[in-house]
Amino acid sequence: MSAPVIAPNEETFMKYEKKFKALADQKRLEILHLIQQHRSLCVCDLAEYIDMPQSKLSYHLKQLLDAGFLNVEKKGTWNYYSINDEGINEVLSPALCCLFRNDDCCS
Amino acid sequence: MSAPVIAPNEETFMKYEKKFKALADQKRLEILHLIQQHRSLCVCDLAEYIDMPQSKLSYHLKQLLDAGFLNVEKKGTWNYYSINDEGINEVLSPALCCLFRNDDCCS
DNA sequence: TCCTTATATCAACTTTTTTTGATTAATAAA
DNA sequence: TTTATTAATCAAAAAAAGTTGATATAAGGA
Repeated sequence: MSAPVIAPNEETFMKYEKKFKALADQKRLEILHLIQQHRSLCVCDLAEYIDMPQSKLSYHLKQLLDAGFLNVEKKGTWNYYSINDEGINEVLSPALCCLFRNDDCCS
Repeated sequence: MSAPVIAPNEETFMKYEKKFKALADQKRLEILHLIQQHRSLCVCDLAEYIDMPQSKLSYHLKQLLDAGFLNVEKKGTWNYYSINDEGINEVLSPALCCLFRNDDCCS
């Protein structure tokens, strides 16, 4: 039940640097929240909610995906992105998780 | 007892962008952990633990301070930095908090 | 007072990240 | 097939962040 202790070594700090970099952008936080709100969105759907060229959107989605905060599922020509709850919970406070995950952990 | 719900607006996302930017650097995470380990450190003490010119150290400390993750207390010519536990807890998961705060929340 | 120490800040430079527009690849539909 | 749609990727340009060495300020001690 107790969380594993995290070793304070270079590898750990590098890992979290990458994760925090992915979160360190207003638009990416907005994208994360939009995806959470809709459970799952493809790039073209996202483009309707957030005013941004497609290549830029893909770039930001890749940052979030590579950092472990998103899942992606290919369906035909569409790529559907959804929240990786584990990835979010590993890093963010419970209060912040509520902004970005679906579970009924929050009211 | 229940945490306040965070409004998913531009102001919120901007606020957290700044906080995550401050965390998005391996050296700054290391600095944060070093300060936690020693409870309180001045710049010159920190410079002994982490190989970095003083101006660079001051720059990184300022990022962490401005983002609300550190406190500073002036004593004579020394500036002592310590962890701002509230600031840390607001953002980070309990597991990650353990890397950066003093309280006996972690084993 | 003068000298030393601690640390913040500045301007120039370097590096990293982001943006842009175009291209490519893959799928699906006509 | 051909055409249209979705979305990743690329290279060049722009913007942002980090680094450096020097300077400035403030406090303490000789």
